[in-house]
Amino acid sequence: MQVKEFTKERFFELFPLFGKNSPEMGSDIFAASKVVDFPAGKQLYTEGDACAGISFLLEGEVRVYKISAGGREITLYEIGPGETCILNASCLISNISYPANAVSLSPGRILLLPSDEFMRLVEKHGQMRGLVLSVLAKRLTDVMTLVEEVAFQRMDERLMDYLIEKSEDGLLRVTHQKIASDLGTSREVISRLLKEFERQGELSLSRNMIRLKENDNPV
Amino acid sequence: MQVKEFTKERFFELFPLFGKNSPEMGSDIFAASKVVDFPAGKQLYTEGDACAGISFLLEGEVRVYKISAGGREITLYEIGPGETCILNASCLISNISYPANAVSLSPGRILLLPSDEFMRLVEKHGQMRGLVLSVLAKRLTDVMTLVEEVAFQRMDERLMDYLIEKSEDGLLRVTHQKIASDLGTSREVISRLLKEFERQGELSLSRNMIRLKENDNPV
DNA sequence: TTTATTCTGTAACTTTTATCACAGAGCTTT
DNA sequence: AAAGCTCTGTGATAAAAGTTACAGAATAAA
Repeated sequence: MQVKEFTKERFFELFPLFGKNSPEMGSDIFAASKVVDFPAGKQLYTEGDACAGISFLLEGEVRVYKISAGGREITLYEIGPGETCILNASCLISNISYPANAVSLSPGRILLLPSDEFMRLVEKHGQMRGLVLSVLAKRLTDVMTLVEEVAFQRMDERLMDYLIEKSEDGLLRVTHQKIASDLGTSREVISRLLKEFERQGELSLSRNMIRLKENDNPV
Repeated sequence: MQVKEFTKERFFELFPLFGKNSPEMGSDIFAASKVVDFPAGKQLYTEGDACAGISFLLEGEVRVYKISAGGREITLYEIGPGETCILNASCLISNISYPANAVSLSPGRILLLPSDEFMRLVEKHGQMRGLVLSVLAKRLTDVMTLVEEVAFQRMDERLMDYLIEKSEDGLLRVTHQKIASDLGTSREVISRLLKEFERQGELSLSRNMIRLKENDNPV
């Protein structure tokens, strides 16, 4: 049985907007929500589902993605701790069903605010709209940029950008399949391009691991 | 010299949300804004620009698009009378520059609310955030769907969907180049696919005109 | 009616991406 | 150590899309 071992103070730490600017609203949210834990790989929602509520991500990573009829996937964006899964809010407000899917990349925890409570708080607190607004605005520009990349860039460019963005100290622990699912292509394409990069001395490959060589660092 | 021959009543007609639900806010907006006319083909803003203010579209059609280094374009969405050019608001709120371009498709007219006035009204009126929110939510789902289409659908499918969506009574007055710019490809590709559709008896082509044959209408 | 402009058609070709079909490498689990 | 996964590499092929390069048709302008 899951105990709600999560304090309001911790919530305010993760979402300083509530703690600092609007503790009253923050308290309302916390009071009306419940903590939900989830394992890695848990399908949090599926395209077409009705919206259950709005989640504040406390721990873990969540991937929001589209999936094609043939089963190919493309990641729209990812969410980390301290972020709001804005698609919920967006759906509730427009009264539509989810336009995408979400899955957890790691075990994690959300603070789940049920739909009716959310709508009540949106009415009550003007800042709530402000919060949702700013996150939504960011996502919109993210997804616009993604359209541009998918429409105009070649896969090798997109892959290299991805590697640089996702790497930490030039290292990436990831399978080729995962990259393919993020970029919206097939595993073979990624394997081939990576091998080509390796031949050109841009990186080295091993199972579950990509090591970028820092030859041409940005000055 | 442009005379402001545009009444608040007309504004309320076009944006009933203001007239009905919040005439006070509507009046504030109208008072702080100015009417701006523009010709067809006018570049309203360019990617990277700072945001000048938020526009309420009174007349005409506006296309929001991305453009590649090679000059190819893709339309993100279009805006009609009674709609808000939400990208402005989005930029202002997130304090970023425009993530896309906008151009007028026809002569038109906007009610332009300057940035500082907008931010003031956002503070003052909670409903303002609600309005922006709902439009933004819709655009986000639009653009997500676009990502899916670009990533997973073939051009012939996308073209046919486009033709069906854009046609009125099975007619489309449009050049192949315009279609190409909407779908993010080159004119030749569109010409070829259209000709192929014509050979298959799906439509007939003439200059600036596409006539769909209503053979397989949805029942 | 010329002339100029815009729009469309199309061949030929290249590039890019997707798909199929395996083989083998490298972990994990018995 | 043997068996069973998962992950990677790669050839062969096909399909889709982009590019180059013109020619000619339709319309508008002079």
